[in-house]
Amino acid sequence: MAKSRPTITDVARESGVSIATVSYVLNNGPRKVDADTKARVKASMERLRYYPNTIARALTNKRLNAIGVVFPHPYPSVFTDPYFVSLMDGIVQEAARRRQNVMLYTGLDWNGEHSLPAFQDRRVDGLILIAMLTDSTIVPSLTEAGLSFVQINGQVADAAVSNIDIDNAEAARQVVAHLAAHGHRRIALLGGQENSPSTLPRREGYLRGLMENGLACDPAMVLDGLYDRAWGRDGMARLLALPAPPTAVFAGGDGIAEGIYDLCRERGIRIPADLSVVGFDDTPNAAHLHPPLSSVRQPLRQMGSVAAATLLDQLDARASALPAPAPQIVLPAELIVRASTAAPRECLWSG
Amino acid sequence: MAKSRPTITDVARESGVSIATVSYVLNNGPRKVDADTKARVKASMERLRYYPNTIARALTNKRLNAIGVVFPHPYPSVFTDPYFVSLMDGIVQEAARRRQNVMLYTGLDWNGEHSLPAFQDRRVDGLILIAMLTDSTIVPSLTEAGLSFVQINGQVADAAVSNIDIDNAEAARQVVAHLAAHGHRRIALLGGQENSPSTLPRREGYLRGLMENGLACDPAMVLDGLYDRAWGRDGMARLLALPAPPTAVFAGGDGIAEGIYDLCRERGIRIPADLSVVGFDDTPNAAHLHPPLSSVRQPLRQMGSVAAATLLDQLDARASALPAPAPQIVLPAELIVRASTAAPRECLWSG
DNA sequence: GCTCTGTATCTAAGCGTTTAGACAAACACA
DNA sequence: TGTGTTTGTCTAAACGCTTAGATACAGAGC
Repeated sequence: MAKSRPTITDVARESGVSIATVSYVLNNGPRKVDADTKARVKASMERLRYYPNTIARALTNKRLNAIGVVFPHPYPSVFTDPYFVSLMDGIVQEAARRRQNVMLYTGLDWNGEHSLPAFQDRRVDGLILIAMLTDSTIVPSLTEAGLSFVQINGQVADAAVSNIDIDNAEAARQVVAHLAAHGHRRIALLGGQENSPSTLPRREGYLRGLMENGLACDPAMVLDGLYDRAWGRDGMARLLALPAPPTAVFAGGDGIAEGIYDLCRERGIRIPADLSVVGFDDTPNAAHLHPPLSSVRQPLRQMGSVAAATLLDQLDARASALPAPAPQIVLPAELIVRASTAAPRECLWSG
Repeated sequence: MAKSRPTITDVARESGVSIATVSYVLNNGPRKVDADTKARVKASMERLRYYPNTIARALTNKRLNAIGVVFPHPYPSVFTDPYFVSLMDGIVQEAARRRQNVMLYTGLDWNGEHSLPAFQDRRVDGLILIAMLTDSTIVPSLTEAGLSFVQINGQVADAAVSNIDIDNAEAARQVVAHLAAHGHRRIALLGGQENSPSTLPRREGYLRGLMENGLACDPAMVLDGLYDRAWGRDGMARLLALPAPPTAVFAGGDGIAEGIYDLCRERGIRIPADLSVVGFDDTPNAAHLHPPLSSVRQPLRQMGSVAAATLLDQLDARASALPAPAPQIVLPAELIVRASTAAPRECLWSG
């Protein structure tokens, strides 16, 4: 049987000092330790291959140096969705830079829902909530439980809660403006889940864009589904079945846009000659589609790292009892215009 | 300031029993508690919104119910690579099923290398090592430190260490056999990093495949690079510059295959008419390429969940001092034939 | 009525740390 | 020489929980 790992007591015995002194060496304080003693203790630690037990430390410290990431509950394939994955990339990078560990809380939870107990376990110092669904009650629960957290792409229901996001509505408005500038007058919207926090603002921006460009909104051209490829395909089929199909489609996500591409290829519809398409997120694949997809670029990695930084700053502030600010951060999004948008055919005729 | 969370002592006071009794209620044992008392204690816990502190529990328990996942160090974008992400999916799913948390240890480590101390922190019960590079020294370090772990796609240097993998060599051999059966005689291999654990076996399988089909190996047709799209493009360009370019290319990863597609499109080379391409991994995008890519499917999610299950079984066995088996698990891979492979042009001429 | 057994509960030690308070030795100052 | 200060170290309590051993009490057997 593996003999158990050395503790601070072993180090103390080995170097002939008290455990307090070892602790001071370990933490570089709060008391000074004689240089000779310090060297001796460090040598003992080395010799015994001593590593402090984080868990025991945390018990008195109240700080674990770990943050948790919470994904929306029921959600298909959080991990294979570039949106989440890019955010994770940013979070993990910033966390590593600040020597914090990252723990995952997926929606796949134990009792079939986001169980608060799982977050109450005090295993992490704070949480990052990613795109919680609008019908989730997690935010008030966590607030009431006194847990520290920040949101990414959350509902800004509570001003005391930090949120990191882009201006979804404004980005959507720009997409419509871009298409309208090309002469499109029948612009459809294929959105994602209704309870996903970005769906509604994007639709609002879309409507504002239509209005600003003097275009009427045809309700049959505004469809909600899921943020995935299959819905893009199905939704597009529905749009094509319309008496007067759109000349341009704004997809609420790049996955949806890919589904649109799939159907167009099947039906022999040429992009952008017959149909203009704009996506949202600018996932890595967008530039590699044929034709390359115009898409709204969210600075996802940056959003992830900003979220982590904000949370950690808040934790630090809390520890030092400073008044913690809860910034609402809106990062700039940008419409990347590629080759999937052009003037509509009928516009060329009329021009 | 947020008043601190209730502890077991608060519950004990509230319900007029000792903390021991509360603990017995909490754990359903090891001692029996009177039904009435139990109800009273549970009511108190409810009323106070008491949740046990996992950290404090772990201090005596020696079990944290958390496992760590270690990614290869220096590695570009672990999170945007479908390979890792699919594995994670499986790991997280199995972990959630068994009520274990998952902690991430990325290569992005504090002192610029995989620092052993980070794993020594006793924050997790065991580790899953994913595709550690062949020149990594982490396995012996962890073994010496007495930490429990299993590998995915690892080097099988130590028979006492569990490893979950497919038979990379055999899969590669089948790819070559498939291409040879179509009549290809000049089959190139575009592999990934040399120090990635799957690169060498795949090359060996490729060579065996050539040999079994009576084909000579042209060293100029065997190139190593990175498992990414850019290398696929560059490597393909190198192959095309050869006096007698290949009629088929076996890409060591789907990302590489996508790069090959990119270059072929640029140069007007038709797949599969002018060039057959086979990938490896069968990432979600493979089926959506044009033409759909033939690729070796690894059961990645299954590999992830099997790895998690194996690790957790080992931890259980260790806890109960049973002799822990360290199985070497080889899961079946399968060549998914789609539309990117056909007979070579010259073969049609000769036929 | 007395001992014996079993059940429900309590007391207290321990898990590996941190840190406030006590203390001894060395030093500065009058 | 005695007093005050500084420096380095130690003792011991605390963090929130688990669990072995002690204890109190009820019912059973005689």
